[in-house]
Amino acid sequence: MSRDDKFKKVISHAKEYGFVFQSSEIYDGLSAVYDYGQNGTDLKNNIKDYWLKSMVQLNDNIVNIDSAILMHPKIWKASGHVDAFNDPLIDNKDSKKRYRADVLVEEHISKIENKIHKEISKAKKRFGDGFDLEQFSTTNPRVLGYTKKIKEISKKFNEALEKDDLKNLKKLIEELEIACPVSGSKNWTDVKQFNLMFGTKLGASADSATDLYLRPETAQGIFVNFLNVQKTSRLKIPFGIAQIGKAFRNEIVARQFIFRMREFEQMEMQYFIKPGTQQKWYSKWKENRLAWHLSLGMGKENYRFHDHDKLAHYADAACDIEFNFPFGFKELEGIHSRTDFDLSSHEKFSSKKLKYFDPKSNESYTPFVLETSIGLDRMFLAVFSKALCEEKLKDGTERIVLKIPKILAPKKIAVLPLLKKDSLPELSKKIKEEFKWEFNTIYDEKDAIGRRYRRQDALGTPYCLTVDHQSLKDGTITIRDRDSMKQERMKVEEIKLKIRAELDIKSWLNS
RNA sequence: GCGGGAGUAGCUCAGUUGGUAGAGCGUCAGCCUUCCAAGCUGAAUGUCGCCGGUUCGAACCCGGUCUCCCGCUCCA
Repeated sequence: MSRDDKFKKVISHAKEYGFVFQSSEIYDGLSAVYDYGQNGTDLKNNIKDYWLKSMVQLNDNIVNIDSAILMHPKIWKASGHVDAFNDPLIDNKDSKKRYRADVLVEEHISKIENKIHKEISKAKKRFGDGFDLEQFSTTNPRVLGYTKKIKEISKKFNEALEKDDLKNLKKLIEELEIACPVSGSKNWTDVKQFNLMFGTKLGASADSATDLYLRPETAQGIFVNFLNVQKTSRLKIPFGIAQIGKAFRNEIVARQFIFRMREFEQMEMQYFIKPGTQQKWYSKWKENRLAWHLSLGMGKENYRFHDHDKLAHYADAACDIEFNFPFGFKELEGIHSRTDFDLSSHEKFSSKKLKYFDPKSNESYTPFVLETSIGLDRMFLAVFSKALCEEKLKDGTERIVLKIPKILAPKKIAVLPLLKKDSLPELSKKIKEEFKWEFNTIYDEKDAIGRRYRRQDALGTPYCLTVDHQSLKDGTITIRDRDSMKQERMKVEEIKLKIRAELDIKSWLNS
């Protein structure tokens, strides 16, 4: 099966079995927004739960918070998002390539700077030891010309940027006769501003309303609450604050099903550490996070690290855990050493002290931060796409089965009467009642037993409990394993113990 | 945003040179069945993605638009 086919099957299976629907479908849908259906929601919640337990419940020094999506607009100034998330873009009409308009101008300027450097190095060779850089730069006519030009360009450029004057930015590109590196053409579209943050308004009155953004990441909700949590929890460094929540990005191109959505959910943990120890914790969390993924048993070969060469404005080290999605290896989780960038910046913008007093060394400092950030929707897609299998059975028939890690399966147990008569349904329902308190259990009596097994396979239900005539006599029922299709006859109590053991989170996380 | 492909029942698709929609699977109600889909009977479900144009007449031709997939681009 080709990659495309596989991915298409993943998408249609997700819809057909109530995992993921396109948002607002009856109104033609909303681009890159999706809803989770009855089974998808269960799976997603189980992923959250697995993450929360391992991250928060099992760590004495990590707590969980839930900060608001709406936050003070200054936060996004401080975090750098207002600047970094606003890109003026321009398209070349001939090559159809898109560029950042500001980068085109900056590159043009640096070309001129290179010319100056060439002049200088030529002169150095010529004059040898007697070369005076200051004198040369202030007297050489060619260098003076270049310097003047740069000044002129920079002035216009900065003016345009400050005023968000996109027309003048385009005019500048035309004046400088900047050509597309690919086509060599100077046939440009207008410059368009792309703001990757969703705007909204606070306040009901249109004139007095304040402009806000829907958060583009959940991390800032943790940073601005850093001291609140630290003081009320009495946690000492190192400690972590975790959070699961929605974030919003107005992506220019959002595609690949739920891989890149405009509204998405993150599972983040910010670990506050002593400055200078970031390298140690960076390695430690890389290892921890990979181990968490591997514990689900989806194949070591499907994960790899990807170290970032270009670092974001806030990071001094960063890598991704990439997963082998149907469309190739792509980022699943990011591990970033964020330094003290965020806390320092918030300290500056808010004029509030965000320092930690370390009783051990008797000093105050701004902690460094180590971040682990996983896209919940991507994790969902990873689990779901890897689980979807088409098996050829010995008798030549095909079986479609979702081999979801059992601990994440949306429904755990299906109780099925072999026949819809002879009081088998009654006993089955009784057994279902018994299991439903502990496990997500469903009951199904419609159609032949084989078809019901296949139905549960397609949902990823790990256990089918079948009640037959012998059950009436001795109280035993059969348990069918989703992956092996093997059946075993046991007493209800034995089955309960077996399932409990197989879904025991301790053994999963320690595997 | 640009280029390519696609959109007909829940799913997979058919629909002849334009004459107001079909199949299989699934779903539902029964029947029959002692363990791995496709036994029998019956039923429901579509403004053929949406809007407009051409035409006596459009699922089909034309234009626009929305959505999805692929490539490019972007991704703090």
